[in-house]
Amino acid sequence: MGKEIPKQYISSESEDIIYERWEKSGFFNPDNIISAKKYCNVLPPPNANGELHLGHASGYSVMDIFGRYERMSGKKVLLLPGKDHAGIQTQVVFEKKIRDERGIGRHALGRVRFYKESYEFCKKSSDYMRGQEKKLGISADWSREKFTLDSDVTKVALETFVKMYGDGMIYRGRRIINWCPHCGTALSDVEVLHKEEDGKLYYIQYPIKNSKEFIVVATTRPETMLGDAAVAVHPKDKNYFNFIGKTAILPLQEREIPIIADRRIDMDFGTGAVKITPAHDPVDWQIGKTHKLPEHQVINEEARITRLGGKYKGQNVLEARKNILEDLAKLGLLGKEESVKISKSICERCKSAIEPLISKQWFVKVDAEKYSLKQEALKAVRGGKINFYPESLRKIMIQWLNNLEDWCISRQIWWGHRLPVWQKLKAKSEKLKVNGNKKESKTETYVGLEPPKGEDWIQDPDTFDTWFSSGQWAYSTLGYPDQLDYRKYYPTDMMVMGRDILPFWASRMIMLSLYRTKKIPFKNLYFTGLIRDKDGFKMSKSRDNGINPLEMIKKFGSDAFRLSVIMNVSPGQDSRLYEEKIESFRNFITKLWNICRYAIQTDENFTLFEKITRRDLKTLAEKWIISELEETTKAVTDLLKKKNISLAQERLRKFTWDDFADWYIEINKLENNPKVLGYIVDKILKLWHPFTPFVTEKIYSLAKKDKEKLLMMERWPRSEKKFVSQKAKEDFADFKELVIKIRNTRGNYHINPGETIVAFSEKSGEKDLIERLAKVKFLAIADVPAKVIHIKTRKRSLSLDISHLIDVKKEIAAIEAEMANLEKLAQKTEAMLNNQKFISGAAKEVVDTYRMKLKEYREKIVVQLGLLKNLYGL
RNA sequence: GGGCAAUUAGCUCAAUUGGCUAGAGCAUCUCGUUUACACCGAGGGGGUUGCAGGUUCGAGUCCUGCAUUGCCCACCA
Repeated sequence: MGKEIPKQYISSESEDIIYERWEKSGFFNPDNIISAKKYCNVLPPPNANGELHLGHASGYSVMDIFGRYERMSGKKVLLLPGKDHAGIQTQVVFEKKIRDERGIGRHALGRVRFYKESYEFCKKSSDYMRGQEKKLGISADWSREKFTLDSDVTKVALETFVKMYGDGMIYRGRRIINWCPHCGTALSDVEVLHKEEDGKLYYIQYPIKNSKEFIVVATTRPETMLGDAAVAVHPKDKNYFNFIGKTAILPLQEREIPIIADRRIDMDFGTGAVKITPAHDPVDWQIGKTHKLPEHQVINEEARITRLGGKYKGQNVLEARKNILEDLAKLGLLGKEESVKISKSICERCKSAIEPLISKQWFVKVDAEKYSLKQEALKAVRGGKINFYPESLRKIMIQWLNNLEDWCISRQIWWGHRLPVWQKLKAKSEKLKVNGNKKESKTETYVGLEPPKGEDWIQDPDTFDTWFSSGQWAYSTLGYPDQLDYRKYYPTDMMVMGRDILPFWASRMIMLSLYRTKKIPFKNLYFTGLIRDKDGFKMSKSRDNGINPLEMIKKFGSDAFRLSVIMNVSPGQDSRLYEEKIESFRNFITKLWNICRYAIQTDENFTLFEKITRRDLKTLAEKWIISELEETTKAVTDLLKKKNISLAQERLRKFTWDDFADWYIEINKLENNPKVLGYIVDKILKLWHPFTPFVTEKIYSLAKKDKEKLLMMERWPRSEKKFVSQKAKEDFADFKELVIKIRNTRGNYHINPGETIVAFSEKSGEKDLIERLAKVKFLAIADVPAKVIHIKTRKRSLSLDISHLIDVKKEIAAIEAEMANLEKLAQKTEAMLNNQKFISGAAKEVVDTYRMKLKEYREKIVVQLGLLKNLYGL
């Protein structure tokens, strides 16, 4: 009996200690690994002041599995962690915090102070987040951790802007954008959510100039009519054919507006005539551009009516809507009201209604003359230089890139990278120089990393869209363009992200990386799906169905949790998670623990063996289990290379539990072979380590003589082909079949598993094993009673002395049923083999397996026939 | 409206890309506390792979149509 080891692995007592050992070893830092080969994965940065959620957890698990596998394969592995400043979200959160605690808004603090305090707030929260990330066991190099607002990361982002400006890819333009009146900033389309709501469609009559006729338009936002620039109809719409080219009088404003024809109008909606408000609707803006309509801004940044709105000035949009409807009714111009579903745009962060406004913003031209971000990215994605997991998402990205429009990158918030743009009014003398070009702007613009010299320069107050900087994350964190890390680790090998941010992030990284570094940023792009609850619902606060990863780790252990988010999960596919599932993986961890506990405790001198020789394999069981082990090693390695985590793990689990624990260990109790045991334990600990790092490291420390050695740094096992034996496999399968048949017979006759049956060996090796595994006792062949039941396989046979229990009819029926089944299979297979098309069409190996199969069916039929004869004799 | 994905045992999912009798876990039923493990072991039941066609020697896998569900994009005056 070896040393005492507890029956169960207590994860909570070990994990922190093990993590500390890993960190102290210094091997999370690739500088301490000597190798010519490298592997790099820049981790997507979570929000610095967020909580770790399941999305992070599943992504990190994937990244760490590959990272640990590559490290064990002998590469310098860099998993580079970071934190994101999360622009708008953090500003909203922090401003709420100071308002709650100090009763002041950000303006009271001032821009500089607000930025500084937000920074400190984020840094403090980062520590908390980092602690949570470590609980997952992620083997990242924390000494290299980056924050999106770090000076070096910032510098790269600003440089990109300056370079783009120089290349004519940046312009400042008046465009219609999504404006959040509450956050006070422009939002990109992806920051806007759409919500179905009940609304009203109002029919309003617009009088025609010099006529008694009206044209009736339908609108859900009557207040925008103050800014109407036209009424539009479809050119083919017969109802309005005569109206085109006429002039309507805009009610309330008494302004003359043209009636125009445009194909973008849907004849079947409302009246078929539409009021056009270029300043307050994206589609109207487009139509306005085509027809060169004026843009009357009647709603301001606070969602109130402007001076142009006349008597409604200062009212918010809802007040104005009410008053306008009343006034229209008084004039008799308001027609029917219709209830409709409208899709309302709301701010992703604060949920307030979005106002489409025309605003001066900075844009990136995605298809500029000098360099097309879009075309270059499309080339790279189509070209197959990036592996997609799953492959199907490549198409989606291509489609998204194709539809890409110019990218609004300015945000009117304080928390972020401020644009490196300064402006000042031109001096009079300079104005003269422009030779009367009236279009020339009155202001002078300077774009550069350092503030310009001279006076009166004012820096643009806007900050960058977060994606502009995080789109550069893959190289800005590595010290582009001249740092050692950049030269060594770029392009990176792997990028893992949630499928939901595929278009926004991955494509931006590809575009910006190609532009600046001329290289694709990563070779493999792996997507995780969404983790849902047991009933398939999204986890959300409002539904209160969320699972907190840290609670689960505390309860079931980090390893079990990790398995639960990656097992049976394919890339890009949603999966479901619930406690029972995590529990079942915890049970597996206990199993693994006890397998090793058995090995270590059985033998006082237990040692791990990295190598064995053929001479160490004496019995059939040993030859078989080692053969399986080597095949499993190869399969797991191949599957990991193909980035198929789920199948790799399934294969490993099958070997560990079904083959090793259920069969070999039971046999080992009779034929102990310390060398074989030590070899298998050594190998499975290594194979399991990327999947379940904590428990395997813990066991390794118990099993290994040299306590200082880390499993994390051991070499990934090779598959020893010379131990793979088809013969051992077949022979052991036959042995297993015999044991299972005896067990089945017991089951059929309700003989307790504990009760020993007397048996007589006819043709069978491994007698002692059969005695143990099937709970039988062999007696000398001379004592065979007249009535016995025979158990036969192709190679083995024996008889059981349970004739007093035998129900001959039942037994015959069972055997006849099996024979019929075998007969059916044999006929089917034979028919295939007689089919000339099959013989010539199918691969040779396939044909061979069917030939073997047929032979096997026939042999089995003979065996059953023998049994039948015996039964008739009873 | 356009696109994508999914539909396999009661539930959650596999099936190595068209080839061995479609497999696991959970749940369920029977039996059992054999000194690694009851967080366990042995055994059983449970499937017309959503529906209808097609291609093929062979289809869960490929094609067409339909149905249901989910996601993304666009539109919603």
